[in-house]
Amino acid sequence: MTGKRITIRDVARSAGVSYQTVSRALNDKGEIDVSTKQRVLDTARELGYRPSRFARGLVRQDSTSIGLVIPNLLNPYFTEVASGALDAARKRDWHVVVYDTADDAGQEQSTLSMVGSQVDAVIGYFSQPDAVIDQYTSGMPVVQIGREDVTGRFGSIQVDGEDGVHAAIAHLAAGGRRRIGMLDYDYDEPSSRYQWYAEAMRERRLTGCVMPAAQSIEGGQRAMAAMLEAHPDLDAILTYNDVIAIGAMFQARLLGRRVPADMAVIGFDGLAIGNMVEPPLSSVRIDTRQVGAVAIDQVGQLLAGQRPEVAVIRAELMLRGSA
Amino acid sequence: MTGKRITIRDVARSAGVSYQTVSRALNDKGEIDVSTKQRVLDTARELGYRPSRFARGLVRQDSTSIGLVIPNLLNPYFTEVASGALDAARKRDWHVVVYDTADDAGQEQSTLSMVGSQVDAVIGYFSQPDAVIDQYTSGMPVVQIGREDVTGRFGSIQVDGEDGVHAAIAHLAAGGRRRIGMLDYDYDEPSSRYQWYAEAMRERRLTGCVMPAAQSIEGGQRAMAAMLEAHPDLDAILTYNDVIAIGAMFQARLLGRRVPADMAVIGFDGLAIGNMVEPPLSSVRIDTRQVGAVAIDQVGQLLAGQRPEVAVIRAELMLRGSA
DNA sequence: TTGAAAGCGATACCAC
DNA sequence: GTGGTATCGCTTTCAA
Repeated sequence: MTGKRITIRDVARSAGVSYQTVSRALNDKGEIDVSTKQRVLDTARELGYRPSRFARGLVRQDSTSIGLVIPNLLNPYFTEVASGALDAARKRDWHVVVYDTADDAGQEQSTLSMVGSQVDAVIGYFSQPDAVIDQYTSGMPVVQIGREDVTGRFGSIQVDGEDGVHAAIAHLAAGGRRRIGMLDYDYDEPSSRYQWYAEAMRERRLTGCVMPAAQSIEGGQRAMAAMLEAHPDLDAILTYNDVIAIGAMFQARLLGRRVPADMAVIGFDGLAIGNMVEPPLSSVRIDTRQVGAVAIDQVGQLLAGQRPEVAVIRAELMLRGSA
Repeated sequence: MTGKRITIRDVARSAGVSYQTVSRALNDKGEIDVSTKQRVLDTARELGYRPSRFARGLVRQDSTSIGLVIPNLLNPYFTEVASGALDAARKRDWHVVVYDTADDAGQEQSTLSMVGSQVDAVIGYFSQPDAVIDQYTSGMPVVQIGREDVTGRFGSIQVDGEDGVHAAIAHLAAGGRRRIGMLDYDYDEPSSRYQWYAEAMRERRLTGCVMPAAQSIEGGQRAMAAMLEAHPDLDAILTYNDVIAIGAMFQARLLGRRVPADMAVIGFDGLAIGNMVEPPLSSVRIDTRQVGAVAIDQVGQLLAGQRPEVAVIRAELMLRGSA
């Protein structure tokens, strides 16, 4: 691709020394004549020599790198998680190779197929069945985040928002909200976030209503529009995540609702961007950077030969201004 | 670290074949008996065998990976650039190793020192002097983004917002704004974005005023508060970037200004989050994902042996609602 | 179909 | 100080 590779031997030949000497010069070992070293370094530079990271890695058995597979880096939730993971990885001197699958199953597959040969372990949000993932990553440590059904093969990080959602509903009810809806995600089955909502509503003998939403601002807008069309008396809304909530809030205001006076909005995730909107978004908050950090920890354990386990991160109600 | 490594020979011994046969089985080559293959695959799995990516990479001289060094992944500007880079890299089947230096010079140095042995080229936002970067990356292709003074050693991507800023000032002036200020960044020297602003103001014989701001929402808030304290008659503000603008807009409203009626706000970058705030943020827009894509292109050229060049991305005024 | 042997590019432990 | 040699783990001819 980039022409013929310049090896350590080329440098040696050109500098008139053996290639072991070149290695010494390059790695700043002691036992070498200063002038020889300089000469070698100079010729190496002239020739544009660059050591092969593979050859080097082969002999020095250190250096760990982790693949981080994310559906969409532009979604701030994933960015926050990634940020936490990068931070935790740095502390261990690990390298993180990031892949954005653009919410696309095909790209997820192709990523899976190429990631295996590049990294020592994988962390990711996957939509493929476990069997498929296992097939592509055979033997390699894998940590899945946010997947709700867990097999024993992979490390796993779950979010437990049950108490947080109950607290959210309690808060809304205490504020006199009568008609509390939910914008869930738009997959085949209802999310566990919806389950928590449904149960909390049931406990309080409230009737809810739900609408699926694509996970984007626009998705939230559309879903909110549909929701208000179906239920004009809605006075509070809980959403699958903050991105949807922001869209929903925006749409509610477009349709003449004041937030929070006419319409209370509570998201899920507790992202930093929730502070940028007006009013600041209340949310069931996940410690997103912690999620990334715990994922790295789990990888560390798997790499050390321990068996996969499930970590649970609790999410808690955080009130800002929208409810 | 993780105990003794299981090699291809271990698998071979255990399966009662030569190690070349194991290789065949693993790589799905044709010339092998189906039952043998299955047996090998099974024992490999049992033993928990995982091929060494280094040994494999050494032999198959393909696979390129790029280091992407970013000051702060939580800043949406960098996220957008990263997203563009990841996308472009995927099209070439390149791997991207991402490093977040947390706006910290020390972390930038340590990143620089570890990145060299892991990747084939580097893209990044650096604050270190070119000489330092050169030292750590000797010989390796490097593309710098956004650095304003350019040496010949590195590829470079510049943003040209001159016309965009002039258009912004023109727009504000046409709207009857009299007192147009700027919130610049808070480094030693004024940014070129400020220069463009100053020149545009001069051309129109308008007197401006400037205030430094830290690159965060809070930084924008503080700077806007200080600015309004010093110049209560301000009726428009241009900012170094969108993040600052969002903070500034928020603060302006806290201090009783209506946006855009009393105070027009124009940011710089044109980030997607500008659409989430109320009113949507007008901005001098950079095609951020394009920046990432062009960086990858430049790396491609450097890797192919071409000499470094400077790419210029033009930024243009994009009106949304805040001005 | 399978096994033997030759590298890939670099490091490390020896002698010299 | 410097060079020889083994070695890292794997893929790929080339014989058998």
